[in-house]
Formats: sequence, structure tokens, C-alpha cells
Amino acid sequence: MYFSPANQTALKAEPVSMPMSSLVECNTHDQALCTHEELFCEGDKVEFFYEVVDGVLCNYRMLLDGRRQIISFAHPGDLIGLGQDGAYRYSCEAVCRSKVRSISSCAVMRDARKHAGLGHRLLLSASAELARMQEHQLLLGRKTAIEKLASFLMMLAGRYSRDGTQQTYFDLCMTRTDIADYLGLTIETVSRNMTKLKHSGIIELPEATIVHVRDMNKLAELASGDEGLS
Amino acid sequence: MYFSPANQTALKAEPVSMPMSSLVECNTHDQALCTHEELFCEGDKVEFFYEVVDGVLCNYRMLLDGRRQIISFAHPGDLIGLGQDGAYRYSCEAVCRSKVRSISSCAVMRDARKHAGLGHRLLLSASAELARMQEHQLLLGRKTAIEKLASFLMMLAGRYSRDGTQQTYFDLCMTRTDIADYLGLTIETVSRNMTKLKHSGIIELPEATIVHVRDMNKLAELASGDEGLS
DNA sequence: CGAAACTTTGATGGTCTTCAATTCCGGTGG
DNA sequence: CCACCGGAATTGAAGACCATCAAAGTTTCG
Repeated sequence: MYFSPANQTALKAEPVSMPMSSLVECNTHDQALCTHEELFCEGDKVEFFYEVVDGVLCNYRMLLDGRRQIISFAHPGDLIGLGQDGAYRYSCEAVCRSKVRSISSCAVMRDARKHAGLGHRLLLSASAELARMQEHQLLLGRKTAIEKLASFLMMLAGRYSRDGTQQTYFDLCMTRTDIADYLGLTIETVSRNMTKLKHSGIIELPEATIVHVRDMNKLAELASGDEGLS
Repeated sequence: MYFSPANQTALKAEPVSMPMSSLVECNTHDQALCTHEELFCEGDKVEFFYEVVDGVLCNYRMLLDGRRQIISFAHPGDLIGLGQDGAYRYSCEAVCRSKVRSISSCAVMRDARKHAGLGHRLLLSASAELARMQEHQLLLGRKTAIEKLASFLMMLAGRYSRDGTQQTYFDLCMTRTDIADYLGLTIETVSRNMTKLKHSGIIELPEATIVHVRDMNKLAELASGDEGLS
């Protein structure tokens, strides 16, 4: 059986060749959101797609009793709202001050029929999304708390990468609650394991939401799940 | 906040209007697989897409130490292998005797550029897949063992539905190991909770892999997570 | 029939959750 | 400037749920 050398690769941001908005012939509208502001809600009618310009948003689903699962985070360049027909199947809110560009979903679907390029771009976006979700499912179903956290930090390091190299110093831009709801854990477990990573020298935490990765290899090992914390 | 009346709807098989194979101008090839036979492996070069003709297959990812997470099951009419570029990002094997129709992936991508219909069909397939995966993530991250199992049975009841109504009597077509690896549990936990469902009168188990749902409403309540087992 | 694979059931233990209290941090107003 | 406040994070103690280990029962199939 063959395993890709680095399971994390699928999590890296796929470089977006061109802003979506420039491929569609219609007006776009920029919108600023403050922390925890809702972009749309599960069940809302789909009228727009959104391209993240700045900040971070999260797509999430909830159970009736309030349990929440964050499906994915959307970073600058990411598209939000693809693959919906009719009504959104999840909610979306900003996890920090953010900016999005809204694009008429009708216009996109109309143009997708005419221009093969746009259709292809949509399919690529959907593919990237699928890959990230598969990685996330493996994490949710089979990784331990510390492996989940390590994987999460690796993902962010990849997402915030500049010219292909992972970032070792970045702002999480979110609370422990957001992290917990993404990893299927509680805030206490996230906090405890963050402390473990700190005490083992793998990361530093200048502030609660600012991470400095000191040992990316060890972090990657932990994330891949084939090694525990010594 | 709005919640769709039944969270399970997204899990129902989206009726496939037309077999994929009839939309592509190329030779197709039917292939029979026996239980646990591999269709392809993570890392393999993508040369074909597959349309399930009969049986059930599973897409899965593994960690180095053998932990396995089943990403999705593929039932008749489902497509396998979409959204890959270059190499498969997961492995695929038959969970029971199955038949698949292989279609050249090059031919599909070529035709997708020419025929808007095919491109649209692919996008729809990808959308349906995304919806199912979101549901699955909520399950993996936030549901209890019994809720997971109830959700799983609801999904199968929807997938095996005839003319829109859920099936109350069906064959799981898979072992406890497969179920456990799909739900992020162990076989023992699956077995214990299957017994709980049986003892509470919600289901009957004529055989280990054959389920007869006696109380679909109660099962749905359990699956939605807003009610425990009395 | 007999062996192997699968399932069920029991006993025990570990990981993560829950509940609770304290600390930390940013912002506000005295 | 500092006390005060509220939200977030951390830390501790106890408990629940699920995993692990082990053994017996069941089914399948040569």
C-alpha cells in the first residue's frame, strides 16, 4: 500500500490563479463583517457566492441542542457557498473582522454554462474542498486530541504560507471555542493540549491566539499520527 | 436560526438522471469485484472514473499505524474518483461483491470542456458529495455512538429507498469493522449499540447484517441528536 | 465436520468531557 | 493611573463514554 510522503499536502492552500470575481460578468459587492457576524444561515436562500478578501470565516452545522461542528474555515482567496442548490446547507460567520466580495450566484451559474473556463474553475474549487474535507474526516474520526491540534496547526501553517514555505509565526484569528468546534473537542481539551505542545517545546504562545512553531518536523510527525509525544 | 425540517434529507441518494457512462463518448468497461477487493489505492495514478453498477464500495484513508477512516460508501449510481487530479487521495475497495463500470478519466475531462451538460452533471455530483461529507463531519465530530449508529441506519434507509420512501428492511452489505471505520468507533461499540437499538425495539436484526427498522421516527429522533434513548 | 472469520458480551482502563474555580487580558470609567 | 468588569483561557478534580483486552458464541464455507 502506498502513502503520500506528506499527508498534509492536501491541506495546503491551492493557489487560486485568478479571483473568481474577475471571471464573472456581473457586479460584485464588498462587504465588511465584524467578529461573529453572520454571513448567512443554514436554510437561507442562496443568492450569492462569496470570495474571501480578508480575514477568516467558518462554515458550520449545528445539532438542535447546540452542539456545533465547524466544517471548514475560509481564508482569503477561498470561495464560500459553492455546491449549494436552493438553500444553504450550513451557516457561515466571521471568526474575526473580515471582508468578503459577494457575487450573484445566478450570474455564476449562467456563465458556467457558457464559459468552460469558469466551469472548470468551479470544479477545481470543489475538488480542493473535497480533499480538505477528506483530511478533516480522517482527523475527526481517528486522531487523538493532540494529533488533531497538531494537524490543525499544520493546516494553518500551510494556509498562511508565503511563496510555498510554511509560516512558523501566525495569528490563529479565532478563539478556543472555534478551534474546539473544528476539531470535535471541548475548549478545555484544546487548551490542555496547547499547553502540552508549549511545554514540549514544539510551539511558543506569545499570546493566546499567536503561535510560533519552533519544531515543524515534530509537529508534522504528531499530526501524521505515527508518533506520540515523548 | 433556521434548521431544515429533517437533517437527514441531505443524505438521501440524489436521483441520478442518467448514467454517467451514457454521457461520455468512449468505451466503458465493466468489472466485477469480490469482497474486500481493491479498486484502487491512495497514490495510484488516476486513469478511470467508476460508476457503481451493483454492490457497495468504500473510499477510505489510513494513518500509518493502521487506523482507518471510511470517507464514504458508494452505492449503485454513485460515481467514484471525481475531484482527483493526478493521483487518488484515498483508497477504494468493495465491501461486498460489486460491479463497477470504468470510464476513461481523460475522456470525461475532455468531454466536460465541450458539453456543458456533462460539466454540470459533474458539478452536481461533486455538490451531492460535499453535502454528504458535511453531514458526516457533523456526525464524526459531535454525535454520540448511538446517534452515529442511528444516523448511519437512516442514511442507508434513504439510500435504499424505492420511489422516494425510505426502506425499512435492508442488508447492510458490510461487516461491523466497516461500520466502525465509517463512524469513527470500534467494532465492539458498534455491536453494543446495535444491541441497544434492538432491545429498545427500534430495530430488529434477523441476521447480523440485515436490519428491519420498526420505528423510523424514533430512529430519526435519535439520529438528529435532540433526544436520548429512553 | 472443523477451521477461520465475524459478532457478541463482559471486565477494566484511558481519554476526553464536565463541572468548577482561578487567572489572564483588554476595555471602561472613576 | 489604577480599580473594576466581562470575556476568554487556563487549570484542577471527578466522572462518563468509549476503547481495549479477553473470552465465548455464531456464522460461513471449504
